Amino acid sequence: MQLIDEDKIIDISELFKIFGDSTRVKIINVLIDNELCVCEIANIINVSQSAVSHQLRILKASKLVKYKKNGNCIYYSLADEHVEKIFKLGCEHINEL
Amino acid sequence: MQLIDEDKIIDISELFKIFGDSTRVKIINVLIDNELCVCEIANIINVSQSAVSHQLRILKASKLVKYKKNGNCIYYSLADEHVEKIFKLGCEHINEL
DNA sequence: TGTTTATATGAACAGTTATTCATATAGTTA
DNA sequence: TAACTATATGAATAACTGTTCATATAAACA
Repeated sequence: MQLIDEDKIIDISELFKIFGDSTRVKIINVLIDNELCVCEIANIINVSQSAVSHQLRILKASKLVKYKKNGNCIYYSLADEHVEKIFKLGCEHINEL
Repeated sequence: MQLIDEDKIIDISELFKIFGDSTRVKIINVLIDNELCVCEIANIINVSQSAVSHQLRILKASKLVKYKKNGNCIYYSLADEHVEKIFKLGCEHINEL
């Protein structure tokens, strides 16, 4: 039996906790193949600017999104392919239920 | 932009929410390639029988584990390969950070 | 039948979390 | 400079979650 150590288990659960909120999953969904600013995200997923910003901070802190400034706006995108991969695996699981 | 509909987003986040607790992740971890009863799980991961039972109920309800009765004991195992796949993808992501 | 063992469960509590609202910051443009 | 726009953030609140403790259930067996 290959037991993963406590610290790593906690990291893993923290990672999935990030994916465990529908607002964050919506944000991740719209950022697949897209680079969008905060207010675009807020409009598309129909969530308040403040709520989106709060959630982006969490996504940023866990390095699931990256961002770049351009003039007045801050454009967010997914940090790497892993994020999309995890999202899609979740989709698959749901679709097979 | 391929927007997944609200209901599915909620299902996906609910799925990941299950993986977002360290006790449940520990349970999933020990059930990879193993079929164990409640008290074995509790002993191995060092969590109270009650806490394990409560979490198994949640895992059962979301069809991530299955179980079978044998005499006095109830043996739990992972419901399908998807569960292990999601767990392992989480591991990978963590290991690459 | 009475005792032991394995599991489940309800209530209570403490801790966490997501949203809203108000406001701050900072860049842009008139 | 003043006004506007985009974003961030702190406080407050309401809702949710996981554990513990006590107890229930039910099977096994002496």
